[in-house]
Amino acid sequence: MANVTLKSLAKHLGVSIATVSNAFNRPDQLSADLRRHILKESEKLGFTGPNATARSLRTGRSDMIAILLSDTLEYSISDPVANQLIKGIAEVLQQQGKDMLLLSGSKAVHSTAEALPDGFIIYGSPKNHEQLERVIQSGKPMISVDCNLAGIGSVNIDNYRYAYDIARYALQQQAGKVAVLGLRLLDSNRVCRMQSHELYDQNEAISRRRLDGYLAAAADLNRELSAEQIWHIPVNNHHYAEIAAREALTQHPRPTLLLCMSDRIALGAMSVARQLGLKIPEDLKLVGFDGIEEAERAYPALTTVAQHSDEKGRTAARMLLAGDVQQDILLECELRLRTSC
Amino acid sequence: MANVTLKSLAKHLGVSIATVSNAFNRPDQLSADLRRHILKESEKLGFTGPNATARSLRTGRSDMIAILLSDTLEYSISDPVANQLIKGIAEVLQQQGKDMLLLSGSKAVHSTAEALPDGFIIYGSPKNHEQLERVIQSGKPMISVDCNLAGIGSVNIDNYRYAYDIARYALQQQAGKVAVLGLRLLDSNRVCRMQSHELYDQNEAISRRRLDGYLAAAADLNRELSAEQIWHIPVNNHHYAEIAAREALTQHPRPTLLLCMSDRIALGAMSVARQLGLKIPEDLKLVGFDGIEEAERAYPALTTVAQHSDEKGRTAARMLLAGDVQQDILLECELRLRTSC
DNA sequence: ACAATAATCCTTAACGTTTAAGTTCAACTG
DNA sequence: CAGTTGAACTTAAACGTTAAGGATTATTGT
Repeated sequence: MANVTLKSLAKHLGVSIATVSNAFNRPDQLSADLRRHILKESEKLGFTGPNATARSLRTGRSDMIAILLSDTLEYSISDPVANQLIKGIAEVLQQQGKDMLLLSGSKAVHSTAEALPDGFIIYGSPKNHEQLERVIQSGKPMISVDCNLAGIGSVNIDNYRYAYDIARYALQQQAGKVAVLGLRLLDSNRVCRMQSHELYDQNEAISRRRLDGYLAAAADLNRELSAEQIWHIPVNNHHYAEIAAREALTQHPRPTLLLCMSDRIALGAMSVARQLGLKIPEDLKLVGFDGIEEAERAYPALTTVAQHSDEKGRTAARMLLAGDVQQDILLECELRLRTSC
Repeated sequence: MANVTLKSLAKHLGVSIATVSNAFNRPDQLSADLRRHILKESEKLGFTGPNATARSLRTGRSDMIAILLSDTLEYSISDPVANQLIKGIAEVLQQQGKDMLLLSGSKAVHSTAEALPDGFIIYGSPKNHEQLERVIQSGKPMISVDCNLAGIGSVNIDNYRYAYDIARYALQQQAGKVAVLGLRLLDSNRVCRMQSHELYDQNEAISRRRLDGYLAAAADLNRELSAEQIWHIPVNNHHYAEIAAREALTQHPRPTLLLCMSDRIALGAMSVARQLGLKIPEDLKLVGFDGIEEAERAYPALTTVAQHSDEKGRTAARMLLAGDVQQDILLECELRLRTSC
């Protein structure tokens, strides 16, 4: 009941604290007999092992790796892409006996959760600069995923290239008006259309690159893609996707091709299209981005770019654990051509 | 660069360690002037605040709450129900300035992650008894969700009652053969049919109660529901759901009603039904359980029991933080009658 | 002017470990 | 048999904090 410690155990057994400690950590430092005895006795007293906090203070290690999520935890874990990434990281960590800590952008200053980990994986572009600053200050090893921070190794994909590829493919499949359903292009927390091409360059780098890819493909094929056909969607979920899709698809003339910056957005748009009685891919073609599972199961199945988020996670975790934290890695993606386009 | 500590700061500033500590924690213990000076200087040196590990060791608090997940972390975070629960918990914790720690059933013994939290929320029936044992041993406050552990407060729903209700409703809507797509009724990690009604009683309590509800409803309405029409699905995902659904729906005669123990299973079954050319709800009716978002968006929309997992999470978190850890709470659910049945 | 009070800062002892550096003593070496 | 080795254990000093209680001044009331 009362907290058992190495000290209380040592007194109870009539040996030194160090010996009890060694019984747990360094079997070679004491006789097998004594060790057995100590372990048996501590089990009897309900001692679950040396206090981890004290150990961590003393050794400077915690065997924990934190994932610093740019969005709130609630959002991150429900987003399929982040989810997949976490999955990949968890795999590697588990395998190597490390614990994983999910950190969302909290304001806490002396947070234990922030101080404890032996290393960090930074996902996305954290809004909470203060926190990121603190973490960087800590000098602990870290890898960033889906963002670039000066001096920090990273795992990314070539967003520009694959956005270009899928847009080019889509534009070749379908003539007519084109609209872009873009993710977090502006600062607004409401769905809205862009006013001019200059506006978007201060925000989220990934979306910017994807948009640049779309625009380049359109330009190369001499297709018009004006600013007012680009929608800004503040959150990657069905709700906002549907609002934007409804706006886009109720125009006259109606777009016949939707370039969607995420699969979730595309799926939301598909649902709206169905409500409007549009046939996919006859009346409307659309492409997504990410390659989430749902996209494959959707009806019709969604043409998209598969970025292997789990592999991203595994790669980042492996690099971090190997101490290989200077490289910038670009992972390959694949076009998944399916019936939606 | 080099680690700044209260001690090094104190030396540098020519004051005592305690005073620096107080500058951070107890503004009333020193003059405002000195405090300002200390804070400014520590900022200059890149000191992010007192070391959280040491603080935690000294105070015995960490301001962290852990969720002990019965499944692997990878699985839990991708399961919509667990996801929703975590979301609810995260909301409350964030609001109260606590950090959240996600713990999956790991084997580690001296795990920092396990030792640190000030309290635990136990989700599901953890398979790793050793770990659960350790956590309970710790004597820290805890609440269980979706399971019952002797002497530990809990948040649950009445699985039997709502399974009965939805089954009764469904059976009244549809005559003909009935099949159950059940979740984790047996120990097998493969999809299989049950052999007899006795077999299922050693496993997962929740599924057992839901099944009992189905069976009671069938009995009350004089409908046959034999053991071999009950499928065991080892994991709550589309893959296994489809395997089971395919088996069930390719029988002669074919079932006309599917009682599915989760929405995911139901959605998987719907996808198989579509592949088989069955019309829902004309040829086949089905109901789910859980009330996940996807169920509402599905086509046709899924009739199901909405259990408010986020509310479950919020309730559990609030109880834990309030120190109210002895009650057993039963939350209400709602039948969501939609077009799938 | 003098004790009492208040404000401000310091000393010291934990918190529960780990680990380098002893100490003891039995066993081995040549 | 002196000298060396090695196994088995102990001592003691950290790790970086917090918090109770002291010490030193400045402020107040009478």
